[in-house]
Amino acid sequence: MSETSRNPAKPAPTLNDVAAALGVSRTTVSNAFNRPDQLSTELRDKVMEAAKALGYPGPNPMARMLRTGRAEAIGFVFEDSLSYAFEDPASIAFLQGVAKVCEEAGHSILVTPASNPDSARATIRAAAVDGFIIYCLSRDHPIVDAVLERRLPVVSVDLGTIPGVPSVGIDDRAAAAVAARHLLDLGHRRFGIIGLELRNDGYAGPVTEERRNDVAFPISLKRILGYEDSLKAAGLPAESWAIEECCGNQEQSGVDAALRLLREPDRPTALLAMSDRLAIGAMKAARSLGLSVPEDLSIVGFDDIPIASRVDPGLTTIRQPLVEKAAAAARMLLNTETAAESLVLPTELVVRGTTARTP
Amino acid sequence: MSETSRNPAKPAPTLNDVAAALGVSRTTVSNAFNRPDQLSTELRDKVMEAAKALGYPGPNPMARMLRTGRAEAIGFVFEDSLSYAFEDPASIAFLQGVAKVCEEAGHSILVTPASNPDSARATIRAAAVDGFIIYCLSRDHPIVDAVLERRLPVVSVDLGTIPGVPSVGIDDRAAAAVAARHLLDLGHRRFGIIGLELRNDGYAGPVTEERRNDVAFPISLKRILGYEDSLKAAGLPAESWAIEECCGNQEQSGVDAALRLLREPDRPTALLAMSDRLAIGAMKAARSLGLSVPEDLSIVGFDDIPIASRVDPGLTTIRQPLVEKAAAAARMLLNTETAAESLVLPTELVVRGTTARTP
DNA sequence: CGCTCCTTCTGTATCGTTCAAGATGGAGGC
DNA sequence: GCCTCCATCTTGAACGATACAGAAGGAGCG
Repeated sequence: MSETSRNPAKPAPTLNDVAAALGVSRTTVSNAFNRPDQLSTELRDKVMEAAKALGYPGPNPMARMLRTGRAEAIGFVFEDSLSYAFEDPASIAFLQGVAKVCEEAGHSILVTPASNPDSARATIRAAAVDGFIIYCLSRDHPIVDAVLERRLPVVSVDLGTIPGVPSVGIDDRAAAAVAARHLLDLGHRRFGIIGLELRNDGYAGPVTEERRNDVAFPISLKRILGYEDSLKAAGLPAESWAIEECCGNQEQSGVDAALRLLREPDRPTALLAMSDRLAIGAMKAARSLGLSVPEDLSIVGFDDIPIASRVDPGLTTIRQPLVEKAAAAARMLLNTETAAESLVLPTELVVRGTTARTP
Repeated sequence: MSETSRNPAKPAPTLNDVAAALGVSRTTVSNAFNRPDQLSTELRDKVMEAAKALGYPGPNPMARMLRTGRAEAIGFVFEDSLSYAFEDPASIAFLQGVAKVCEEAGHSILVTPASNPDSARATIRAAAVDGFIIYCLSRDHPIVDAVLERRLPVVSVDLGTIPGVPSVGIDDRAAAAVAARHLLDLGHRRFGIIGLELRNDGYAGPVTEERRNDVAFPISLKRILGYEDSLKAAGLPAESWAIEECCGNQEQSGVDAALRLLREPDRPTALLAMSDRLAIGAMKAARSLGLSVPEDLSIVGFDDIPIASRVDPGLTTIRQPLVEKAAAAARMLLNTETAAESLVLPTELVVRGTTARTP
């Protein structure tokens, strides 16, 4: 770590040094910084002046935190690698929501890396925060336990229910059902489902019975069930839809899954994607096969990330309030009073250009 | 802050409590957590078991930080509001770069809110970090001083040179000159420049002589000078270009500035925008005036944010290595050895679809 | 004048850990 | 049998601040 201070050898002066230089007590110097109303203006000015002259860097945050027990920061724990957190539009929107609330409350956000499960535990142990927001899909992920061990206030998002942990989420099953119903209403009868991963094992391919029975990411399954609720309610036989699981919420995963679905004999006329990124990948795949959207193929996404309205044609999707979800989670963490156990936010079908009547 | 622990009244057990329960010393428990090789496996297991039984949340990070003097975290200080940091593609790319390096080093990122100058100073004072990255455009911004007062290692980005503070940036003037030269080579002779703000005073409109002489954001001026270097070198008279200043790097600002420029008599055939967001706004403006890009109007952006290649037509722009800039800054902060004083990264003209020969 | 009250400042205890140095006890070598 | 050495564990002292209770001194008031 490169050193910026004037004299790297000498340790930085402390509150004590400033107090001694001025012949006042530690407490007075502390008050000068933190409680200006507790001492006369002249003395305060003298203290600040002496502090500046000595190069006092201000009350040491670590010591202050130890004494007060508060860190004035909340931890953001993300399941995947940090650089992915800053790449995926949905998690960026989420951070934006957290930021909005933290900013009002004057709290910082500590973003902790969690890609490597071993070091993640150490990092979470070392995080000086007042509480955590876990933004994570898998209950079995080791970071969940690492966070719970800290015995700090926690709010989980999109993770289903953990006993004693308030959560924020949406009704994934109902939302997915709405997406499927929209396509049914447009006359579609053959469907492809492009699913987010059910388990974090790098698998990509058809969803087998076995995978449905051992699920690590509950929301993926909930959305499958939601889609199927509508399809079954419409009286469609099981052969009318195929489900492809993607590994990772990348556009390319969507491309690959869509290609697998669209190359089947009797190809689907509509695709249900569990995220907008996957849906946009599917649009690409369709184009590469010479299919035009929505004339030859309808596509519905999920999330309504900002880019969904910018692609051409605009993506029909299920909007979930990404920013508001995060803001709600942050507020739950910061507010002592409200002991809300869990919060389910509304979703909404946004019809744009990628869905049309079946030909 | 909602309480998750089993017994909210009783304070969490400490290292001492675990030690007492087992009849061993504090240090032994500490070692069990931090230096497993310093004690026998059986004892370690017993300690961990007792810790779990007592509900010990692990070594208190604040106390540990105070003792060790290290926070294992670096602070990210952003000039604007936090929610803007998570909205602007350029700053998101930046965070991604910081995240990549921090992840490898096992450090967390503390994102501190700085919108309100008063509370920003308090937040920066309270930030438990080992160093700061200032991503900021204005040397006069109060947060710069607040950070410097902390006397921690600092790296500044895009901020020009502060004595004693290593910095990372690009050669803005040369990069802007390349953008202008590209348009000159295509035969353009009448230009509009859509500039980022020179001062943070909410002004939007023509850049006056007075504003050029009192600049808070040096890179905005450098880019103007770079554009003009090329225009003047081509022998163009001063009437050949107009400069509009935007307030804020929003698409809408680009729309507004472009409309002002394009409604002038003898309208420019080419626009030089200081960011891709402004450029994309300009594309919108052109469309709204019935001008087609690039047939009637050429546009060059700046940054090469991800969306630049997705708009239609693809945006010609100056690519600057946003992620790498951040990664370099983070590495400078984390590496003691390299006492690099400043780093200038390369830029590159990326020609896509928004520039063409003048009609 | 004596009492209370307020403002301003002081002293001591404590927050929970890690560090550096020291104690203990048994194994091994000569 | 004695010395050394290592692995294992303990002890006392910081780290740098804030909380809390209290002291000193002056003002206000009857």
